[in-house]
Amino acid sequence: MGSRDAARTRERLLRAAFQEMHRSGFRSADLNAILAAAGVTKGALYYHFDNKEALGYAVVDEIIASNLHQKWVQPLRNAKNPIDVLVSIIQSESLKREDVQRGCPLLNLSQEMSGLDEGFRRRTARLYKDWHDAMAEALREGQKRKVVRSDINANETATFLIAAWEGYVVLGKNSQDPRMMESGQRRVSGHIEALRGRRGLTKGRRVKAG
Amino acid sequence: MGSRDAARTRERLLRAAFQEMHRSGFRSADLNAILAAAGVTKGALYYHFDNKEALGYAVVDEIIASNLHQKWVQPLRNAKNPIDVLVSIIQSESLKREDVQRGCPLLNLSQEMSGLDEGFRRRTARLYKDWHDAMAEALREGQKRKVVRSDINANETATFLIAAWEGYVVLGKNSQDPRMMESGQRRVSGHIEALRGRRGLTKGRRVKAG
DNA sequence: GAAGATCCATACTGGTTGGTATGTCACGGG
DNA sequence: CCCGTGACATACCAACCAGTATGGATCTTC
Repeated sequence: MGSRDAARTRERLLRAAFQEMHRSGFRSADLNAILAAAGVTKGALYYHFDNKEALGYAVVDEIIASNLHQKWVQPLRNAKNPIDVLVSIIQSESLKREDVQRGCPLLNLSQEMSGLDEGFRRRTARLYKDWHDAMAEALREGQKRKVVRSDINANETATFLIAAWEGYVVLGKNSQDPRMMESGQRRVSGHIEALRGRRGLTKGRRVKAG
Repeated sequence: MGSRDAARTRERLLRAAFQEMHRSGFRSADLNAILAAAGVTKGALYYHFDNKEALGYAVVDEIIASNLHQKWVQPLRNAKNPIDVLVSIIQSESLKREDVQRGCPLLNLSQEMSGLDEGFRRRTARLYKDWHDAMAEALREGQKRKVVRSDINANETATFLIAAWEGYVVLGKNSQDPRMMESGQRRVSGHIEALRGRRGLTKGRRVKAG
């Protein structure tokens, strides 16, 4: 067959495993379903990964980490105005029912496994730290450039924004109502807008509603 | 044996099931482990419940709902000042590592099952609604008595407070660091304090740093 | 006090599922 | 041309675990 490419097979396995884990969680993720979705068989899986756990770890380290960095970390790196970037990311979140229902992959895995498996906990905690650090560093840079208020603690603010947003994601997943996510977008965006410094207030001023 | 009391046996099963589900989640909750913890055998379980799903539903409807009402709904009912009550509840949250690591039972179950089982989703959504309604109603009552600012939307504020708090619970469970919960307590309490109305500002004014 | 009805224990089954053992085929070097 | 290794496919296994079948002890009711 055309599949003489080991790296490609491994990638297909990771993608399929991510999808299945995103739907059913890690423990309920069926290896046979992953194999069917990837279009390979068990031999391929256990050639590339030692066991199911190793496959799950690789999904966190490669797929989920990549998504997180692409969506949050990189846009925040060297952003001229972190507030605009953050609001833009929040507003770009999908409101489709299927996406709302699935929730956040990082949160799902962290919530399911962090109490049961230290390997998963460490990996998800690492990603949360990357997320937090990217936001906090961007806020600190914004403070230097006077586009972010100087009287806020960048670390605690970053943690708060992540907590609030993830909280809305949790409620949205449960309610399966896109309006919940809209409410979250407005609220969290409002809190982000309230972080603007002197220089940030001159241009794009937004009207925040309660 | 001395256990001729069916209601007591059922209660023991529910308690044990709650503990096991709180630790491992519903799908990974081992019935034999639940039976061992309850001190009964399979005959007792399947006499009181049709199947594992029915046991899980009963845990939500009785144990988790009871805990929620006891902790949030009842204290907020006819509270003279909802802000004091809310801050008190938040501050009373346990910071012990084992409790932080387990997280919120309602959130755990909702997160695990709401995408897979409509019965669980409806039940957890109902509890979130009870939680929300209790807070929103208390805030509205507080607005009438001028102890809560009149320029805030009670419904959206209640949703925000739940989202933010649950977000910190998620981060705390993942980090397993009590300081994360302390940060959440300070932040969320600060947001609640900021809701005080004219009459609420005269007495017990609190100094909380952000 | 006998006959159900309630309440629970014990032994067993069947399906699911992660993991393994073995076979096979392409390919690249010698 | 051969042979060894990489890269899989196929068939099978064993354990776990929800659910069942059945039996028996206790309590109620007439």
